[in-house]
Amino acid sequence: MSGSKERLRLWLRLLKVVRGIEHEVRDRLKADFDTTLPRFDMLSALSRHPAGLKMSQLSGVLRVSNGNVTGLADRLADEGLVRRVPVPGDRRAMILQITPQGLRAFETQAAAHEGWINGILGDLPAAEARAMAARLSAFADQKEEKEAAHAE
Amino acid sequence: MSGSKERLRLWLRLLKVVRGIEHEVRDRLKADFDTTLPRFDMLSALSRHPAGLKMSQLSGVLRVSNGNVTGLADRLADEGLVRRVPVPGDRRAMILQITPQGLRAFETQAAAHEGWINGILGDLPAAEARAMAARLSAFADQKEEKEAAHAE
DNA sequence: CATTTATATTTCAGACTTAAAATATTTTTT
DNA sequence: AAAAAATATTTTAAGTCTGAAATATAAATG
Repeated sequence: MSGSKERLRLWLRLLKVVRGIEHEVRDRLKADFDTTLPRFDMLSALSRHPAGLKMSQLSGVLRVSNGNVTGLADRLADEGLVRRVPVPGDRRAMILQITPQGLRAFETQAAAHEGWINGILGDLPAAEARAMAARLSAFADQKEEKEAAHAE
Repeated sequence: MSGSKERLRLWLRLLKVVRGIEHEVRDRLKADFDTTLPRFDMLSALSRHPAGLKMSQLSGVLRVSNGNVTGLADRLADEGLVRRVPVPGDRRAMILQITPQGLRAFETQAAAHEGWINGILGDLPAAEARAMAARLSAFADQKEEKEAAHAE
C-alpha cells in the first residue's frame, strides 16, 4: 500500500484548513448577524427550494438527523424566518418554507459570506481555485458512483 | 475582484468533501470503537505529549474552549484513559496525561483510522496527494504569517 | 374492515460546543 | 502585607447533534 502516509497527511491538512476557515465563518456569522452556521445552512437550503421542503427531505439535504431539523426549525420559526405548512393529503408530514423575512435575512448573510470567503481565499489565483475545485468534484463524483454501484 | 465565484465554489466543494469524510470517520469510530472524534482528537494530542498538557494548553492545541476540555477530560478520566495530575508549585493548574491504557486504546484506533483514510482517498495517486497537501500547507503557512504580522 | 406494517415527525437522553460567570490561586501593586 | 489584577480551571445556560423511543397517520395485508 504505497502512499498511505501521504494520504493521511493530506487528510489532516485538509481537516485543519477547513476547520480553520469554518471557525472564522462561524465567528463572523455570530459577530455580524448573531446567527450560526447550521441556521445559515438551513436558510440556504430553503432559499434554493422556494416551495419548501418536507422535514425529512431537509434532513437528507442537510445530512443531519430528523430530531436536529426539528429543533433548528423551531428556533428559526420562533423568529419568523421559516414557517411550517401542512401537506395536503398527508397529515403526518410538514413542509418547511422560508418566509420573505427569512429570505431577506439569508440574502444579506449570503452576500457577506461570499465576501468573507473571497477574502480568506483571496491569494489563491482563480485558475488554481478552479483546478482544485475540479479535482475535488471528480473525487466526490467518483465516490458517488461507487456508492450507487454498491447499492445495486 | 475576479474569481470570487470560483473561490466560493472551491470553498463549498471543500466543505462538502471534508464533511463527508469526517462523517464517515465518526461513524466508524462509533461502530468499531464506541468512541467519538473529539475523544480521538484529545487522545491523539495527549499521545504526542507523553508528559501531559495543562488544561489550557490542551484547549489551545485542540482549538476548543476551556469548558469543553473539562467535560471531555472528565469523561475520558472516568474510563481510565486519561488522568489529572497536579502541577507542583501551582495549585490552580492541572496536567492531563494519557494513561498506558489510554495509549493502547489510541494506538489501535489510530491504526484503524489510517486504514480508513487510505481506503477513502485510495484512488488518489501519492504524487497528487503530496501536491495537494503542499498547496494546503503553503496556504496555511501564509495565513499564519499574516496573523503574526497583524499581531505586531 | 380490522390488523399490521410502514412512514413522518417529535421527544428524549446524552454527548459536544461556546461564551460568560464563578472559584481558586498566584502575581503585582501600593 | 493588604488590595488589586491576572491566571487556571470549573460551572452554567443555551444551542447543536445523534440514535432510539414515542406519537400520529397512512398504506398494505389478511
